[in-house]
This record gives sequence, structure tokens and C-alpha cells, in this order.
Amino acid sequence: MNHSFTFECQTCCPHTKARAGVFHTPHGLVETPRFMPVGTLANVKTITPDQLAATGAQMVLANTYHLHLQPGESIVSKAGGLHRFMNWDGPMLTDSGGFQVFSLSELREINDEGVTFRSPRDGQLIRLTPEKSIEIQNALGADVIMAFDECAPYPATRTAIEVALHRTTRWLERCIKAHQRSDQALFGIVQGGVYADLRQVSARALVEFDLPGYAIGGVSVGEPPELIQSIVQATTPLLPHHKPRYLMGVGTYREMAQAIAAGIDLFDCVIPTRLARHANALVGGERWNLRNQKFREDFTPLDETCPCYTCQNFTRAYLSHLLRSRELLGYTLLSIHNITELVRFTQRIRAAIQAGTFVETFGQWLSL
RNA sequence: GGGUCGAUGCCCGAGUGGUUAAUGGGGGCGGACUGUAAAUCCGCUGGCUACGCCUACGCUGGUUCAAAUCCAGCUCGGCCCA
Repeated sequence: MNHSFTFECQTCCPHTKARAGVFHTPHGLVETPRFMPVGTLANVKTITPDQLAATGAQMVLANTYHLHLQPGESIVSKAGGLHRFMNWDGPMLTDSGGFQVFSLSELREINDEGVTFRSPRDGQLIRLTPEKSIEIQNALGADVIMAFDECAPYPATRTAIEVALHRTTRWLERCIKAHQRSDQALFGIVQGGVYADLRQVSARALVEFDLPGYAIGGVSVGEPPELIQSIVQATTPLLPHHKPRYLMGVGTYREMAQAIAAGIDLFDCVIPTRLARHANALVGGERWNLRNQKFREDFTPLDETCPCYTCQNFTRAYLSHLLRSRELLGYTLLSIHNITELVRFTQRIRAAIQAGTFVETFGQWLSL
């Protein structure tokens, strides 16, 4: 594999599988564990790259499916790639579009060859195959690209999950063949639903391909949160220790803390930005609806322990006003805070792991 | 002064004789959101000594078994003519 992508574990927690490491990419390093914000294109929809960098986000996820629809990968490519196009010079990752097969389920048709979507934008049919996904991701130019997988819904029959799992493995082989750029790391995605044995089948099959990193997919698709923990515990130990492990789509304090304890290094989630656009602030592991009456005359900072621009400069009352008025600045300020909040959470965990205090400091999140 | 159109719940605005506490929006009060079809979606929103009652469609009368809805007068507002 390419030398651009190396992962080094710096400190291992003596009591859990948690680890603090560094993942190197052509656009810089990612200190792990780390939370990555998600953005379709313009970072996280309402904030600038400078603002994003100030949250402590080191890596950003962008989306193959949506970029393919708009503006199209050829334009991104002509612009000099995703980093140049959106002016984010840090590490980036593109999702493969596999998740959209799940989340846009009414609009899809899946077979071994690939997936056919009806674009919600203009109704046109779009064909996505492993080869096509990789071709698009090669054109987009993120540092990490994801294998095109089939994400089974929850609930789903064991049979349906097995079909998705094996198809995902076969598709991975095609993704690897299609992949043209050594400056992009291709990660495989473990499927297997809520069945530990299927997860293990999937993980073992993927590991054979000796990829630069691995992800656990097919979680946070509606299952009870406790199941995420058992899936992660069953799967993570089978993924190579000397490579980054990424839990896709997660999310919350508890889920991240537990996953880190199981050895996960990377997360992404739409929660901080979507909640921000829905006026919810993440504070101390809780969600507050800032449009609630009680914030109208609350002239204190959103979170006085938070160093972010929003908390350092504005009051809850002002944020509440902006959000009630649907002022764009409200979404921006709250997105800044919420991303900062989740990034900080993983940063604090990282620091605790390095200090040897992970279990005592974050133990409250580790038990169910 | 004459004519004409209008006056509906916090706001805007449907309804033009009977399942009407009264369609829709907005606002208000809550809720949901986990690899973003999501700055979205979903509830509730006259009062009460509540499985029932009361008060409500400018005001006052009238017609009718029954009126926000029809008639008369009045008050206020828009437009037109003097």
C-alpha cells in the first residue's frame, strides 16, 4: 500500500482497546480518535473552511452521490479536485454512495451489478456500480475513498443481511480493481447487520484484501443504540490494529466512547450540523432546543466551558433569537459549536488515553 | 354628502343557512433527528368547576327549527363620485 497512508498507535489504554494514534494522509495528519463532520459539498453546509478548521476538525467527509448529481465530478476535477474546489486543504474522505442506497430506499433498485437510483433532484435515473463509485471518487480526489457497499436496513432478515454482506465483499473486489489512484486510500466496509457472526464473516473477508483502513458500516440505521455497541465489540478486534478503523455514522457521546473503548479511531455523523439547522445545541452530552421559551432571556454563553467562537462571543438568548428568526447566522454559529463539541469530546478522550485516565474519566459513558 | 366593497379566533385569511370551536398559512408552545432527498418533519394551540358546559365570526335588533352565513339600522375601514 501507499506510503502516504500510515497509521501509528501512540498510546494504548491498558484497561480497554482504546488507543490514541495518528493517521497520515497526503493532506496532513488526523489525530485519533477523531470525529469528522459531514458535508455534502460546502463543508457542513453553513460554515466556511476557516470556521471548520477552528472547530478542530482535521478530516471532513464529502459525499459521492450528491457531488455526482451536483455539480458533477468532472467539474470538481476541472477545479483541481475537491480540496481545491472547496478550499479545504486538510484530509478529506468521500463516502461511496452506498449509504444513499439505503437512505433513498424508495428510489432504488439493487442487483449484483449495481444500483439504480432515481435522482430526487430532477427524477433522472442514475446508475451506480462499484466501478462507477470509484471512478467518481477518483475524480473527486479525496484522501480516503470508501468501497461501494450495500447497507442493509434495520430491521432486515438474516438472509437479506447475508446477501448484502457477500455482495459488499464481491463489490469490494471490483472497487479495488477499478481504483486508479495510489494517492487515495481505499477503505473497505464491514457489513453484517446486528449478527455478530455475520459481522465476523464480513470482517475476515475484507481483511484479506489488505486495505489501508477499514470501516464498520450498516450501523445507526435505526437500530437500538445498544446494538451498535455489540456490533462494534464483535467486529473491531478483527480489524488490523495497525490500520485506522472507522465507525460510520456515529454520533453520540455514549456510542463514541464505547466504540473508542473497543478500538475505533474515526467517526463521522451528521448530527452536529443537522441538529444545528434544527436549532438543537449539543451541550454536555445533552440536546437543547434553543428555540425553547426558556432561552429567550438567557444571557449566558451557550456552554461556558467551550472555547468555540460561538460560545466565546454570543449568548443563548441571541442564538435563540437568530434560530427563531431563521437567520442564517444562527445555523452557522450553532454548527460551529456543535462540531466543536463533538470534536472536543474525542480530543478529550484522546488526551485521557494518553494520560492513562480514559476509564476513570469517561467511565460514565462506557456502561449501558 | 352619495355610491360601493369590506369587518372571522394572537396575526393574515377561507367559509356565504345545518356533522362549525369554525379550512389554510403565520406566530406561539413542545417533540423528533446517528456513513445528510433533512435550515426538515410531527404534534398541540378559545375558556372552564372538562365523557359535559360556556363564550366566539364589528355592534344592535330581526327572519328561521337552525345564522359567521339572510334582512335592517348603526360603528369603523378601503375605493369611486361629488
